[in-house]
Amino acid sequence: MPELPEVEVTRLGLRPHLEGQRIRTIRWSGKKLRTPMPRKLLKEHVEGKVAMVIDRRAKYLLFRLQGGGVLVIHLGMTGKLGIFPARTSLAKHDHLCLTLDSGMEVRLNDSRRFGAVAVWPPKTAQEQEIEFSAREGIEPFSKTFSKEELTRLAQKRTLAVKSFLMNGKLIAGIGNIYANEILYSARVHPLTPAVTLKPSDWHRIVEASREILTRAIAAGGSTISDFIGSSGNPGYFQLQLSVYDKAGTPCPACSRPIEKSVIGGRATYLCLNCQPP
DNA sequence: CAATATACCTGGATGC
DNA sequence: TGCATCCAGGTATATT
Repeated sequence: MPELPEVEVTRLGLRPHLEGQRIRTIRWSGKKLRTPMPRKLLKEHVEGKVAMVIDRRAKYLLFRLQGGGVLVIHLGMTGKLGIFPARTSLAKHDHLCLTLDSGMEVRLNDSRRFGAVAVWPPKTAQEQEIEFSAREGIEPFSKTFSKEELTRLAQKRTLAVKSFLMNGKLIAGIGNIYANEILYSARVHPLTPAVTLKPSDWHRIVEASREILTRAIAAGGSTISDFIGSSGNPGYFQLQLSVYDKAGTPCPACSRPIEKSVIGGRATYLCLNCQPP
C-alpha cells in the first residue's frame, strides 16, 4: 500500500501514542510475512523495552528502543499500523500486536503479507542500520536529492525515468502512484530514458517530487489527530490525484483524456499533451 | 553490470 | 449466486 507519504503519516500518527511507552507484551499471528516473524528477537529485545523515537527511512519505520535495539517494520502493499484499546477484538490479518503500558495496542494488519518485521539487537543495531541505509536510495527531502546528483546517478542508465524514480536503491519512498503524479507535474514522459534527461528536467522532477509528497503528507495529516482506532489507514487517496487511475478522464490542465499503458510491468498514466515523448 | 521477469499473498472488480 | 480471471500502492531474487 504505502509509499513515503503514507508511511510518514503513520509515523506521525503513532508517535504521540508510542513514544515514551513501554512495550509490555508482544503477540503475533504465527503466519509469516515477507520473512518469518522474528519471535525470539522480539521476545529478547523488544518486549519490556521503552520505545523512545519512531523514525522513517525509505518506506521503513524504525522504532528506536531504550537500550539501543531497533524494531523495523515495512508495510509492503497492504500493511497498516493502527492503535487500539488492547481489549478491542482482533481483526482478520492482524499479524503483530504490541501491548503498551498505556493499555493501548499497536497492531500491524497486512492481508497480502508482503510486509516485513525485523529486529536489530542493541549489540549490532548500529552496524545493521548503516548497512541497511547504504542499500536504500536518496531521501527526496534530503539535500542530496538534487538535479546534480540525479544527473550523476542517471549516467549510463537507459531505463525509463519512471522505473528510475521507482527504484528504491536509487531513490527512496517513491512508488507507482507518486511516480505517475510526479512525472505528470514535471511534464516529463515516463518512458524517457533516464540518461537523456537534461538538468532542467531533473530540476522540475526534484521540485515536483517535494511538492507532491509534501501535499500528500499534509492531506493525510487530517487522520493523524484521530489515529486511534483508525486501523491506521492514513489518507490514501486523500490527495487529489491528477493522473493515477484516471484513464480516459480529462487532463486537469488541457482536457485531453489520460492514457494508460504499462512500464516495467506497472500501470502508467499520462497526458500526451502535457508530457510529450 | 543493467534491465527485465518472476515470485511472494489476499481480496476486490469484472465478466461469463 | 458461483466461478474464473485479472489486477493491485512493494521488493528480493532469478534470468536475460
